[in-house]
Amino acid sequence: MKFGENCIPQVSIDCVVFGFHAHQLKVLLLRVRSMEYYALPGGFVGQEEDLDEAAQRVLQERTGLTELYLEQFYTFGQRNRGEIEMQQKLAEVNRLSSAEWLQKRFISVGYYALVDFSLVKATPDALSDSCDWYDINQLPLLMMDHHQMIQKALDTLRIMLEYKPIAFNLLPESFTIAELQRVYETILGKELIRTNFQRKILSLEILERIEKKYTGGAHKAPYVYRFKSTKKPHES
Amino acid sequence: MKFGENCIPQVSIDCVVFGFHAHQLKVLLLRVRSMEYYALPGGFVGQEEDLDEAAQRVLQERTGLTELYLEQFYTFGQRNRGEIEMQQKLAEVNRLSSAEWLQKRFISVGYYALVDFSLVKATPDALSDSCDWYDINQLPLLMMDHHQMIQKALDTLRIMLEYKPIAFNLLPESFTIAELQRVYETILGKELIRTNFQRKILSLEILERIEKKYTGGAHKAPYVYRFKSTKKPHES
DNA sequence: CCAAAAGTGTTAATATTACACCCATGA
DNA sequence: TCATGGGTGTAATATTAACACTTTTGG
Repeated sequence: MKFGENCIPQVSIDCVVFGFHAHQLKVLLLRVRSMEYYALPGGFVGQEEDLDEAAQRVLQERTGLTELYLEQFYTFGQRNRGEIEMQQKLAEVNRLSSAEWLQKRFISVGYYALVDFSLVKATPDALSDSCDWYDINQLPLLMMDHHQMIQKALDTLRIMLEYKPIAFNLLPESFTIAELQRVYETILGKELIRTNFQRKILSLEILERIEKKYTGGAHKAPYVYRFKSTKKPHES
Repeated sequence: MKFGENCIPQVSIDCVVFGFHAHQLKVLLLRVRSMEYYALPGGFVGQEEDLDEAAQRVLQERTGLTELYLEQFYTFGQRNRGEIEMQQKLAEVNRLSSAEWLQKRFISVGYYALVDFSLVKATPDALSDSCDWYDINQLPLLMMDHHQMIQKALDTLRIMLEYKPIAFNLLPESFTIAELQRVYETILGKELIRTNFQRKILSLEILERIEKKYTGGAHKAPYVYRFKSTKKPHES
């Protein structure tokens, strides 16, 4: 999807991509070329494209992943969203001074994604010179309302985590219970009691134990689990 | 906001307005002139208008109310949303055959509102010849995905009701606990035990008892309460 | 005084929290 | 055999559900 080409004017999507690494919750950010701001991965919506498809496509371009947990969380439409500088930059880079709709205010539909950090091939888009992970607690200066978007996405994620066990999506195909617990602790921002966590997770009966065990440890190897369903619990 | 005049193309808002009357949960629907479909109150977003403001404005036009509980719940953007007939109707009624953006697919931001049924002056818009309440369990045939919108709004409302006590907004300024309980029972679709409900609601300490009591009853009059905060708990 | 409204008390069932403790196992 | 992973048991506490019963009060 090229900018301005056959897509819905004044509508964009922005994606908060969550990853987990080194005991930290991270988000994927782009550094907009020759600007001091960072930005969320985003894009536009084709005339013949579902909103969800557009988000999926953008994330495929930024991460290389086709299957990922993706959920719409809010639509941002404040009048002052424009911050002209950015729009001008966009128009400039695309040499589309004629595309006047790029100068206008945008309504942005926010999605959040949960991905396996280790599988992501972070790839900058045409406007950016880097695409990297940042600790959610140490975010750089973000453009427009992207900081607010991340906050809202995180709030939503915390609430959702109590409804359904979606945290698996942040881990590789197979993982140990201890790793899963660390994910929960990081997202919820509090320590959990190991034995109770184990009981609760296993009682959900959504995990199955895999044969191969963790290797390399000096002592007993932990069991390795994977999510029972063959496909990711997308829109389940 | 006139159609096509200085507003964001291909973006609309639709509002699910909930009201409570005669022990039933109701939604406000418009009957589109000379069509067999009913529709949710909706409208477009001005270039200089917040999304929230647009929803507020639309609801003010349809209900006469300026202060109401309003919450965004989802944005609908499926590729097949267009259903050409409706767009054509819109264009025709507005005699805007030149406004080609009206023929295109729309992204619609969904809001739900909780209002005091008795205060609403239901007013049809330019495209409709009626604006009325319908029992949520006996909805007429709705255009496009509006039925799905109502369902999603209701799902969201049920979840939100467990988080914060927003049900007051469906009642008049003052009300009895029994009335409030009926609202909860209707929304949640199950009976509640009176004494426990009373305890729980009063323990939240968000209600204050008013002097004047219910009149007309043959026996003891129930106490009348109102929400403690002076203004509605909008975005609290 | 009657009947509806409001509120208190109490019990059982269930869920949550926090630990102590035991079994399994691989180098 | 020992340090770590994995799991069971259980007591203390909190929450919820259900219902009996008392008090209030307008006519």
